[in-house]
Amino acid sequence: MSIDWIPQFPELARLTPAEQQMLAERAQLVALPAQTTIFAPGQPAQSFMLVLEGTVRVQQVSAGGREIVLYRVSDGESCIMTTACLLSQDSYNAEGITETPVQAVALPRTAFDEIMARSAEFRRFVFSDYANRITDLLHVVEEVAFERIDKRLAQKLLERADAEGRLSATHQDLAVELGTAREVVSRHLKEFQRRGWLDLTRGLVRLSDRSALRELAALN
Amino acid sequence: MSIDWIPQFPELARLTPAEQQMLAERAQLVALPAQTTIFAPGQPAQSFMLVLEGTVRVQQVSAGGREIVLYRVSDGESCIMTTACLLSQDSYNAEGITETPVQAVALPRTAFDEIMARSAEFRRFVFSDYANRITDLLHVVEEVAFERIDKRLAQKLLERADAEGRLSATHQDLAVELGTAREVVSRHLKEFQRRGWLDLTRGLVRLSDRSALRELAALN
DNA sequence: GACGCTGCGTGACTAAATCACAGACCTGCG
DNA sequence: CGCAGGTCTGTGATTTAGTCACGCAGCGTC
Repeated sequence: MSIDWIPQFPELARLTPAEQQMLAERAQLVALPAQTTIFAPGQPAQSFMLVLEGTVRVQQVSAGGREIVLYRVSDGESCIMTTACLLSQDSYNAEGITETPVQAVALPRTAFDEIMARSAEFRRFVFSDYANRITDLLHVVEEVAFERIDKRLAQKLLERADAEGRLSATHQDLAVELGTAREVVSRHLKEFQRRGWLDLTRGLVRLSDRSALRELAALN
Repeated sequence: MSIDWIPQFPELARLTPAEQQMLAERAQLVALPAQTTIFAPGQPAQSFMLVLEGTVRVQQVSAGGREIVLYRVSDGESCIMTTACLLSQDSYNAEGITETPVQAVALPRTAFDEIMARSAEFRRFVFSDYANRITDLLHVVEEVAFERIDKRLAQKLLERADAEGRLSATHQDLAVELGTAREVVSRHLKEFQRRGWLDLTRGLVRLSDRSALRELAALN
């Protein structure tokens, strides 16, 4: 009954047939609707998750109610944050939310331990995922600590716009992406519009001069 | 000839005698002077490092030359950043510098792989270290993105002062701790001094009212 | 004591965050 | 339809942070 999801992960396709079979047997297929909280402070998940389809947004919430997006997990990636949650001494305050309907496989802790023991290839897979997440976090630190927000906003707009240059997001949504305040985003967007770089309507941004944005995004 | 360092790591003391022996045989003892760069962008380290004594400061450098301290690795901890470096797709820009003379053991990649395969206990050790580093990074993101710098400065002063409330660091050093500019630190320190919370001399801060600082540090 | 290096002080300015609103748009409902 | 109550956006005023451009002070060396 279970679909053959292993080929979606090139690293896992290199496992021995026996190891692949073991994974296939022990993993549980799960389907989650959009806007589901997968993990949150105080609500630990007990299994190792691999995303087959859809994206999960991982963000942090501050005491003062402000938020910042840390990274996204999408097709073919694993979400090590859930497993890391369990092991950390100090508690933490990141949460994972599905942005789209998500198809994933959950590997129970025991099966995870077993395959980690058996397969060097699987260990490489897990470690490289940790490494990538750490890189993502370093990137966030760098952006937040050192970069101007007009530049960061331009980058985000380019990154998240679809092929037609359209992006449906409120100013508040964009503020969360950057970890800043809504008013700040509003003012910069308005300035971009004044320069003829984009058009604004309630909940929607239409980029009209991508190259100008690219120039700003690449500045410094 | 090699000293028996394993007992310094409670998690490793729980390994089987055979595993401990294997670790003891394969690990290389290394002594590093203070202010040595252990890893840096473009200069990857090939082994897994365990710190026996001393501290390593891990910081990030921006394109614009500004810096921020991410976390410190001290006695009994491992420095997974070095191993993570190798595995990450995108390059990164963190560097590790010894703050004091450091005694460490380096476990070559092959030995690391081997013990990871053999010991569930060792895997727990490594993973919990990853988890703690991720927590550290999340903490940095939270601080930088959401907290006022007077508050953060007060925290840092309390955290890094010795028992007598003395702290030898230049304003620039403190600015790097917080990822901000030197002038900002200077002005806040001066204000703290005006309030009678501390005394300033070239390269040295003497806290005189720790409880006032604690109050500010705990605010909000 | 002169020189030079590093650390610190400061004013002027720009950028960002916060606060406090007002108005605009949108949906549902009497 | 009209209007009530959301959500989303615009804006001014103020505070806080970061940048730029200096000058000067402390300290070691010759």
